[in-house]
Amino acid sequence: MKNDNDIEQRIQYLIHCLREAGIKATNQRLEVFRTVLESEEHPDAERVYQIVSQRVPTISLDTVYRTLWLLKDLDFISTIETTQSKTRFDANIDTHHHFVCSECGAIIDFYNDKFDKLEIPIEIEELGTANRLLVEIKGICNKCLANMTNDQIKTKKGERK
Amino acid sequence: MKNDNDIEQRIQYLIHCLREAGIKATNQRLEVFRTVLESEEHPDAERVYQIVSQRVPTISLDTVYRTLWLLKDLDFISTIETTQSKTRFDANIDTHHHFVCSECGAIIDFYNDKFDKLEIPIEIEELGTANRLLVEIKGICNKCLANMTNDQIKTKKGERK
DNA sequence: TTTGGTGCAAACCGTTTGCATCGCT
DNA sequence: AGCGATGCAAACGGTTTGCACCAAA
Repeated sequence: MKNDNDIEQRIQYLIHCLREAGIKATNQRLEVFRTVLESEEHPDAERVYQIVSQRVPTISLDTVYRTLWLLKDLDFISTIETTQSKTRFDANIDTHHHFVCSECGAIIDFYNDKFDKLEIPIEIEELGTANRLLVEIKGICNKCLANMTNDQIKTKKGERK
Repeated sequence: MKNDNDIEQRIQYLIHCLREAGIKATNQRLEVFRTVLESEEHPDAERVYQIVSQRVPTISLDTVYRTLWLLKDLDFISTIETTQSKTRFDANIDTHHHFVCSECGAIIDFYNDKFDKLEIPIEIEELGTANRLLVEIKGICNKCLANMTNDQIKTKKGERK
């Protein structure tokens, strides 16, 4: 779904936009962006930090945070709503939808043409300016279903903020 | 949209379910549930605490937390995905959809018959068991739009986790 | 009466911030 | 060379937990 050319191209575009905005295109920033681009999960800051550290061992967690928010402000990545305390980031710019596990909080992207064609109702204008629509399906993911049958008498306690 | 009978009825049902499960129906628990039921916003724990305190002045914030999670485990309320650090709670059991402000994180319920009729695609079975579908529209709410034009040269910085 | 629930205060964990140093441009 | 970016460590804010007391069943 993602190929290296796409990724290099988007990194080049980031460098271009940063320079244009008078923001320095440091190695840390580019590697943080690359990590989110390459990630198939929806990584939180800690996870991004773990991965980037392998390439840039001296990077600090707070630089990762600062960079992620910078990328978000520049609309290169977005944040995902979660039921957990950790903020999760996403560089998937294709139209997609979410399957959300109410047990473990996993968010799995899925694609669906019918949902892609849904239009934003006019009534929304009363609330604000809309720019994106996505369908969210809540349920329990396969992994959690497996755990629940294993545990049998399960003390139901989900992940919390 | 909500009337007092509905609320009393749901509280009675809670008492019934608690007793059945061998959990004590304490005043604190009932008042926390009443507060979420009566709330038109999607209150966070702190907000629930503020309101409940007026009726039960000795209640503590951690009891509010414990009760909210208990009610969630019993499926009397649900938690809402947010981009902010605070967990927000919801007792709205009607089928509804969300308008989410990407600036301030506000979540506004809206109703739409067409969206209500959307069906869960079969492909979802590969991911897990689905039980609810909702449409999420992302945009910028009127309040934030107003602020943005006021501030003019705005140092774009949203609410963060 | 008994056992689970509550309130308190301290711990926890994800995230942010102040400051001195470092390295793009 | 200059100034924004970084790394460190300490602060912060929402949430959780251990413990002794209290009250619903």
